[in-house]
Amino acid sequence: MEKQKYYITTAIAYTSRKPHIGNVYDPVLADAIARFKRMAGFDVFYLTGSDEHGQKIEELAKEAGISPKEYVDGVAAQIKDVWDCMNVSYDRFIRTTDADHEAAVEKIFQKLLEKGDIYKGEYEGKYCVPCESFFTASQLGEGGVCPDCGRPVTDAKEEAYFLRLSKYADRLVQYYEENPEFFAPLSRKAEMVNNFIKPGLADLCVSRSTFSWGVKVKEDPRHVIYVWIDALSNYITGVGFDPDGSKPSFDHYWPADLHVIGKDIVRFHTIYWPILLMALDLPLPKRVLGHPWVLVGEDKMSKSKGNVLYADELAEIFGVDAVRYYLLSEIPFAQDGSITYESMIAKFNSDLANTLGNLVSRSVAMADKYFGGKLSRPVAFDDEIDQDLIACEKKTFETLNQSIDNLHVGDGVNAVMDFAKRCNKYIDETMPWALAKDEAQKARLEAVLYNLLESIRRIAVMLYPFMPATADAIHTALNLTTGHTLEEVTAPFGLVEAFAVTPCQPLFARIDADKLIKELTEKEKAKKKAEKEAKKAQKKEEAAPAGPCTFDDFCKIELVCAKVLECENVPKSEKLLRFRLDVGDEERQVLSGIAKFYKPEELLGKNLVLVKNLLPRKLMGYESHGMLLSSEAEGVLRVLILDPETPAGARIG
RNA sequence: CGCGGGGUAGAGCAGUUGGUAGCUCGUCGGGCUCAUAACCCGGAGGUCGUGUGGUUCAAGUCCCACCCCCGCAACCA
Repeated sequence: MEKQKYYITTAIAYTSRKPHIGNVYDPVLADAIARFKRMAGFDVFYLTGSDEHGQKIEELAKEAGISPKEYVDGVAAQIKDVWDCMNVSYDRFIRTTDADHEAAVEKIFQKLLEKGDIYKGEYEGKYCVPCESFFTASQLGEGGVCPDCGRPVTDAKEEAYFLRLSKYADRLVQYYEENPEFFAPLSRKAEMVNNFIKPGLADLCVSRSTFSWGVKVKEDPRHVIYVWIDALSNYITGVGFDPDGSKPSFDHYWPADLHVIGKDIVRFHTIYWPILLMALDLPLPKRVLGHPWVLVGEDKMSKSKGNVLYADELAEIFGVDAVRYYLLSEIPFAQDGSITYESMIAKFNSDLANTLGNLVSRSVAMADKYFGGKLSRPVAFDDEIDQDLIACEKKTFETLNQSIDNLHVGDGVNAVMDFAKRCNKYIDETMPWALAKDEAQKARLEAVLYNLLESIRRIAVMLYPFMPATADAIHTALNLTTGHTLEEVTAPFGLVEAFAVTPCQPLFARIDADKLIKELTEKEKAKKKAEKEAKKAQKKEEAAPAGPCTFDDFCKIELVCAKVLECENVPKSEKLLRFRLDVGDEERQVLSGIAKFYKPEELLGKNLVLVKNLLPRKLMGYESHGMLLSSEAEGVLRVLILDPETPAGARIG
């Protein structure tokens, strides 16, 4: 019998920088589903990869002083490493710079152009000349200026290619209606229909000519094919699509059974992508799962906030499976989830160490202690307590199966963990240590321990899609080499004839939360400090070799005498003093980092040297308009104090 | 009146077609000793954002009004 196919994809990761824990959610979620489907006997193809074209990449490469290709090679390798580190079992890691992909995208564009679904038109918008970029009205900054440089924009037109969306709008809506499963969660449908389809679909501009890093339009190489056409096409090129004749694998796997993506790009996958496919006369994907985001605490991760968590760093502390487990069990289906070191530790200790790890540990230890690790299958499972346990296990699998079906992956993992709890309870109900004291109960004791190990084995099988390494570790502890097919849990309870186990290391050692948090914050502090110092050193280095300074250059610096009117410490700051200065024609607020060396009152009324025309800067929430000069020797700062007779505002030169 | 999501115990969430308010963590008390100071049982804790609102025999659940939070608005998973 031929296996049923299951084609699953993730969003391809943008190669702008190293992926963080949120980026990893997507492939991990898809991985759990892919692994489950494989266990269920499906012929699974799991596609993931990286999106490598676009203006941003071009810019980043330029900044780094390397070619775009060199740049994306570096980041794509990083992405792949992180995916591999997280044990993501993809069948292909596609890069949009792969030759087969680029060739196919070029042809796809060409084909649609010939068909008339893509046409050449004019793009009208606001244009910033210095930045050479177009913006839509909504992108503009306050007052209608360029969001990048703040300068005014002009109306401009540019030749561009467009995809006819309106032509397919009705068919798209019809598809939505006929396939209620297409959207997961369903709420995303209303979002799309209300926001984009109801107002009317404007044709989509699918080319750019302001940068060149991308797939060029064949007959018009000034134009680069819009990144989304390029990126979305990976789902078909990844399995061998070619407008001139696809590989058999394409006909076999397409249409995709599931696209796993983040909620922010649902629009691209449920509107543009289906339309693109319709234009190509290809069947549409069956489902699109738009998952929520992983926040750090309450905030979105961002570099500027400094709250970015990386999967590989977390894995180093907690282990890969713990990170996978957290993502899969703790992130809700339709709402943004949250991760912090604290919540990660809590989950690790309560679920992995206490419930699961300890269950395995105590069960194996008893099997070893009372029977030298050797247990045979009991003749019957008719004890009431046993039957309840077995029924519970059966229910667990049903829940798991259903959860994967309706994509509530978290419910599935949690069901398995609930069963582990049930097993802990079983130990209390049966009290093996009490049975062990009575020789007459030996058979019962053996049955109880067998039931436990058989339950644990089933837990391991069910856990495999979520925590593959842990599942394997449990099998190893049970001296088994199986564990990768669902038949091993759909078979009646009591599949294994006899166990022969040996005591094992704890699967998850409990974490001392306070200690770890302390270590982490100290590490973080040290890291920040090092970064700061490196930056400072670099700045100094840049500033130092200025060479001889012309008189004209010197004259650019406006030094004046400033009389201190007020001086006080800046709250919460070790170094800063806040001054109000009389500089002759005006009064100014200036901050200076000399609090360690002077008491505010010492400087009151003194005449100091101020760099008057320095650009203002914000320090600890205060604007500083200028800089006070001081000498530095052996780390001690001494401000330059002028003759008391010097009038405020007097030019120094 | 842009669109969408959310507001349920200290925290994080579930609550399917309306029928006695649940789960996990934490907390308090008890039990047990096989195990990773773990495990098991029990208690306390909620006027389910607000409304003397509406429908109903019955509303967290449907309808209405209002308040607050968050996301999106054509290259952020």
